[in-house]
Amino acid sequence: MENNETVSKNFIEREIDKDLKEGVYETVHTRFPPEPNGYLHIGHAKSIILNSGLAKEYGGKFNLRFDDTNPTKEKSEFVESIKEDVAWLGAEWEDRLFFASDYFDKMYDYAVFLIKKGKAYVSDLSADEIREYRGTLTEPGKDDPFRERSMEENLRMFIDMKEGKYEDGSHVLRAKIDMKSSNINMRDPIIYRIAHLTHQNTGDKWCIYPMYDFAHPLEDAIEGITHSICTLEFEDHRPLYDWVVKECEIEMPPRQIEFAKLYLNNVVTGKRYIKKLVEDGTVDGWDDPRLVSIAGLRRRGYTPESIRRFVELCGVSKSQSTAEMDMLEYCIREDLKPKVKRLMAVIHPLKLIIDNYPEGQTEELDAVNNPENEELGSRKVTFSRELWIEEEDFMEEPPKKYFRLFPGNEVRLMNAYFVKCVGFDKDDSGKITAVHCTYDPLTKQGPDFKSDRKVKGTIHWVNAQDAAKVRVRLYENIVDEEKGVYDEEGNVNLNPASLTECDSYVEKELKEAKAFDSFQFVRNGFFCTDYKDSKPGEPVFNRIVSLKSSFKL
RNA sequence: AGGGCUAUCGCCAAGGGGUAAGGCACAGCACUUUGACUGCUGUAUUCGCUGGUUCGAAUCCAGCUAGCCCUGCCA
Repeated sequence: MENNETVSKNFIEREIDKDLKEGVYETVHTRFPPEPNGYLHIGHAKSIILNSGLAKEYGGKFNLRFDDTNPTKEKSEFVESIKEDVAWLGAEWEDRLFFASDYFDKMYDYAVFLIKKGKAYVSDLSADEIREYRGTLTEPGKDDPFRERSMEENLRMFIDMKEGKYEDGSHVLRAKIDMKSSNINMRDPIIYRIAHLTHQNTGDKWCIYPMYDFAHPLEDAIEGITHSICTLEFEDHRPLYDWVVKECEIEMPPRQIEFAKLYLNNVVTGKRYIKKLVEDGTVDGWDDPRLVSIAGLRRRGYTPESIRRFVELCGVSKSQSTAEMDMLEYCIREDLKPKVKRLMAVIHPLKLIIDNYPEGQTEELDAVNNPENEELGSRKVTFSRELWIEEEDFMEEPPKKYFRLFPGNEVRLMNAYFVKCVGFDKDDSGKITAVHCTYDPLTKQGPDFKSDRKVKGTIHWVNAQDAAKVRVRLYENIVDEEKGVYDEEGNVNLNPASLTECDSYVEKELKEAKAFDSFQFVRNGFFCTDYKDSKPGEPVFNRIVSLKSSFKL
């Protein structure tokens, strides 16, 4: 039961095995390096779980590092949310929380080292000129006119850059590689730019900042990272990554390995698209449960375990792939199934009146909380003459194979009695307002209940008198299959998930539900109390995922 | 004058010369105090295409095709 799954290693694990075997590295040290410019989403979860998982698997270490080399985009407010999300997912960085900006001094020294080696030079070209000199995808670039400046002058000018003697954009430090390279990243990439800005971590200490391509390999090297795992779009940057560690003469150079990002079918995942939904008020915020941000998934009721399982199930490869929501939903169902109570809740209520049950009488019935998990114990449910049942559990004129309630039919009330439908009430508009039935006192349900009379249907209910009235939010992930999530221009076309709210009734004990409590509601799926809106006695439930239903009207 | 990467079932994904794992989804049957769950069964004569090498090719070679990424002083 446990071992029916793939045990084969993914390609990164195979590369690591090879490195270990060949003695390239003795340990495995990974990192998750987010830029603090937004909230984390399901795509980041893959990177977090992959990186921290690899470290754990190989008995190595995992670092959390904020890649804050560009003060124009980064805000400290994102640092806390990222830390929270990474921790929630179960990735342990222990005491290894770093900021790229903590290494600015060392990076500066490396830049000076490269200048002295004749491998970097200061250019006076403007941004536009640099672009022109760079050439295009099909034409080689031209050498920068300042490429052959003397080492002494380069050094003096770089120091002047650092001292703040130049204006933003007037000078840059470039690596001297090859302007004719077929790889544009190698055409003398800029490695330092001037920006007179206050940095969220270093304040006003610096007015020059290293570029990603220069900074990242050094950050990895400084932290002793062995395997720098990133996404596919950085493949073209690997030669530059390798150039930096080589020219900086790093003793034990880290190795970059790229994998494919995780996309979800029919779901808005892009950071800038989510940002737009947040800004135009389509959703409440970054933690809106309709979003696949980590915070949104958490608020919706997804567990860290389910997300980890999902990432495992998706696997790791280099082929661009989009997973289906079905798989994510399968994971949360599997995770919650054995560990939450299964209770009764009526989402769309319809009154059921038991004509032959004495008015004013009540009784307490036993109900097992989760038949698959005895530790969850049992509870008492109150039964009386008037109950709420699900609207869809009664039909005046049933189609074939419908075996719930309809005139003349008998069903089982879960944990209670058999009831037989004897009639129903309609209002002037023809809407059914109540269903009448009679119960059979001899059919009281219990573990030992036996009867020659079989009923095909079982329906759930809650006692009308003391049920807790709650707000239930139902999410449907399905957007428009035809149009998809994005239009031709790449704008968000539709809501990431549709949402409907309804007044529902749940068992009375759920009045006391606390934030993040999850339950399985019989036939209605898994629900989680929403921490933002729920108060004791006045809960709001988010439907995490619905159960599969094979009866369709 | 471009470069890099990818291509195995509807969706993920193993497999790296010996005759197509697994999961999700789907379908059928059985079971059932959730039409759920669970159990069983079924689902690629075929691995983007075309040639070649070989007793044997998804795996090796050649040539095509399609998709993704790259011309930020973003990461």
